[in-house]
Amino acid sequence: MTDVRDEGGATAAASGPGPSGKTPMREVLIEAAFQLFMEHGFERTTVDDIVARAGVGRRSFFRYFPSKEDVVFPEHERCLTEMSAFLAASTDDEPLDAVCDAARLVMRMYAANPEFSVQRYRLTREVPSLRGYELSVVHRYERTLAHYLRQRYAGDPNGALRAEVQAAAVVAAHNNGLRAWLRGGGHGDAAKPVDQALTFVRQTWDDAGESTESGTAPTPDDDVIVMVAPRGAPMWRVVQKIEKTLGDE
Amino acid sequence: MTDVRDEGGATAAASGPGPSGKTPMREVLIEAAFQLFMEHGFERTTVDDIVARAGVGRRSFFRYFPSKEDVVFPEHERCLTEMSAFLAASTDDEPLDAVCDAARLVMRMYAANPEFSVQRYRLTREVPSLRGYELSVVHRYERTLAHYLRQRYAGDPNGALRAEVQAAAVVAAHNNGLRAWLRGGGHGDAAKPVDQALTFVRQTWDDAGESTESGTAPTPDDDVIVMVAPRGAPMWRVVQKIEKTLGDE
DNA sequence: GGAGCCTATGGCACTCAGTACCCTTCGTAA
DNA sequence: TTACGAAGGGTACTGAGTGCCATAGGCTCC
Repeated sequence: MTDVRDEGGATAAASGPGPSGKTPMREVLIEAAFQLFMEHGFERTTVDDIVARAGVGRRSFFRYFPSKEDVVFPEHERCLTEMSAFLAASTDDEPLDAVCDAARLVMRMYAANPEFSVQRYRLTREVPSLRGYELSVVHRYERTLAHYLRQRYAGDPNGALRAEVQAAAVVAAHNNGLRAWLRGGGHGDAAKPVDQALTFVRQTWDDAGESTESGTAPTPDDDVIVMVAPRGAPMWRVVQKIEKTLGDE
Repeated sequence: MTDVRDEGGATAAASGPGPSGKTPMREVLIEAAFQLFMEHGFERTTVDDIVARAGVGRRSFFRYFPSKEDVVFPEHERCLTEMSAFLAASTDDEPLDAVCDAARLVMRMYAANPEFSVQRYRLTREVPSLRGYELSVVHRYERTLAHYLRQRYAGDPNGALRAEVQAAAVVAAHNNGLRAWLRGGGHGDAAKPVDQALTFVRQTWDDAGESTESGTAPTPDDDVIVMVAPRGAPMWRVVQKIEKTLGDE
């Protein structure tokens, strides 16, 4: 039962002990909780165990974390706020680019603390209640992205639907890239797989017809394009070529 | 405290009292629970209240439902099984069509009991723990679709990623259509908004380049196509025209 | 027809998360 | 010095979920 207060080296998060020297109770609790979760697992660790190790009162735990699950995801609340702010300030021409960049904020939060992120990843995979919690967090990110897209697509027929689908696609792609990085133990650059995955999404809608509606510049109606391509060429090459032709003029 | 056992008219689900005449306890519990949820709300109804109204022992509740939330989603387990079976038996050429059809199974389950579905929808919107439960159910559908797609795309570079993104897109679209129907009070045909939403997803990947990889039949390399289109035409029209040209021969 | 058995149900006691309420302490401003 | 507000502690309670055992009803096998 080592009292963990005022110890350094918190696995937990960025904000360590301030210049005052005293570690804030929030950090103390996160540190104690993760020690115990690693030793005995999430479910076999009670809140009483955590506060005992942290050397604080039980009631204090629930002052800092509304539930036992919250202590595992200490930075998501801040990250959600950042994402909202980022999108509100976004001046990106292409809505999809803006939400891809917004998704990268989450990736960077994970990448800022690889060891912590990987520990949490492993924990989350095997504890149902943590999975559930994570789903709700992911859902809030998705709602934030969808809300932004809905505003940007306001007026479009199917705008709300496109917003939902693109938000879901971006989140799925981001998570796919992020999980690849986490499965690999958090070594290397998290941005790489995530960028790759997001590029895939971008290309999907670049290639798709509707991108012309808000993407490439409109061209006069009475004009025509003539396109010649090898018959075996995959459709995306054909589209690429058309788009290039249009862009060149 | 009316005992609800052996009463008819369960709002709940399909399988009413069998030929034996005795309503199965599962149905009795669902009926009692929904009565109370409608009267006092989900959170202010305890499991003790439910079993009291159902006239059964408290322990029996947890034999039929692993948690209080489960009683609100009594048919999802069966529907998930059906979805897996459907996909396993699917012989669809186009993987995306198969998962769209699989998603429609869920819509039909909702549509089979409009009143019950709308009640649940309203309940779920305002109770956080039910929201969380619903997210986990939706996630399981998404995993099922993604699993199928991953197998179908095995070997493709980016196959796993495409599977994730498409599964997420299909689920988002399906839910968008379904929610529109639920918001409208469950009147009219649920299939209509869902089909419309799923068509949107289909078109996204029809228009996108990659559909050629597994979609249209390959054509000889040394041949060419010549395509003429009005310049102002949206890209998906252009692609549609190309595909039509290819298909005609 | 009774012994053995299996399944469905009830009852009880327990753990643990989360909450309401109230108390103490300490630093600070008036 | 007093007043006050923020931070933390303590206690008792509610309610979900679990483990264990007892009971009842129906079944088969002898």
